[in-house]
Amino acid sequence: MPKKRILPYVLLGLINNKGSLSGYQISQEFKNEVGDFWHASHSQIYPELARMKDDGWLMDKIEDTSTFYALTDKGHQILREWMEEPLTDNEELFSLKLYFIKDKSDPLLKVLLNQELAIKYEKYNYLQKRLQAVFTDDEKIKHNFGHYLILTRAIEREQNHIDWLDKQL
Amino acid sequence: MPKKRILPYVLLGLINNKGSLSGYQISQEFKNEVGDFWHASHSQIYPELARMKDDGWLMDKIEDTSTFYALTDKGHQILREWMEEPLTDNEELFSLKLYFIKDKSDPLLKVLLNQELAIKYEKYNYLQKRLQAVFTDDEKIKHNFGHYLILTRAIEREQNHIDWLDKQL
DNA sequence: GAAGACATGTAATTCGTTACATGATTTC
DNA sequence: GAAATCATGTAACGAATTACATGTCTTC
Repeated sequence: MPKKRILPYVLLGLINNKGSLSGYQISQEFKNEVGDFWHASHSQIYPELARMKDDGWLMDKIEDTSTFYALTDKGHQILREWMEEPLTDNEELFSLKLYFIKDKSDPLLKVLLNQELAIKYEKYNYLQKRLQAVFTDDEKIKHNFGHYLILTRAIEREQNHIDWLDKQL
Repeated sequence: MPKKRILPYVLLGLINNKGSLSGYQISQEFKNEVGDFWHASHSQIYPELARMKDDGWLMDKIEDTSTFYALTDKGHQILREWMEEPLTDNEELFSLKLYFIKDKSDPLLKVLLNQELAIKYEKYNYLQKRLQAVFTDDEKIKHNFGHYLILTRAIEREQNHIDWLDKQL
């Protein structure tokens, strides 16, 4: 199966957040806030918006020189389904979905944090096992010092992320 | 300018670490240790090795059914140059280069840690500025709670990384 | 009237993944 | 002798970046 695309859902989320957006405005969004964790060029955005309109996810209204897009009922449903889909081990997915949660009391927030926590726990355990399997004695550390550093760093990073998630929950 | 490819340097680094490797052995490596921070499929590896041999980075010796590759003088030089090239804001680059450092006393180790520290400092400051610019009052936090969470999380993450780098230096 | 932002589009290129193919050797 | 692993290769496809292209509107 081909890898699941993220861009269409990002566009749905962004348009949904603002009510309606033009292709140009979306490319501006990527230069600002959203740009910290996702990016797309205008040559990707415009054809994607057209495809999404074809598929009935979006409707457009042309005003002056700009074409504005808004979510159809189907678009809302697809966005909701994507938001509720279990997270995979993908750093960006967590950030993106979180970005689309506007309200602290949204029940999805807790779900997301718990999903991420489970993923991070698993990763933490995996890395710990890796460390024990690869670095059985000091000689091994001495002769693969860089590898030892990244592994221990990765573990500390997961630990820090888990602590933060715990704190939020 | 096109984005700098990483794969050829990863192959150089891996082959250099082991002295010589076949395409098949490299794809196995990606299933083990290196696989935690980089991956390539065999359909990428074989043509890339051939290209690198054409360019004089590698030489090959055929034994039984396998073709083993080793670095030429030029290959060593190119790998060294890449290792000494300043880091960019790219999580994987730091891990990869670290992986290729075998010995704790390698002077490149300190250079890498300092480069990464500078990048992380910059990112930390950038994110702090972003937080202050976007979330000027509690209302803003309340109505963009997800965004607020990721931003504060990202800042804490950079902080944790900086602490770790400081500890190592 | 020149420069820069607004606004949208397509074409060419590059890179990576998946799928298709083939043949040898080893192990149950 | 069937299945799994070793070992290498190419073709098809999808997605993203860069470049090419065009036209308006605003501001100095």
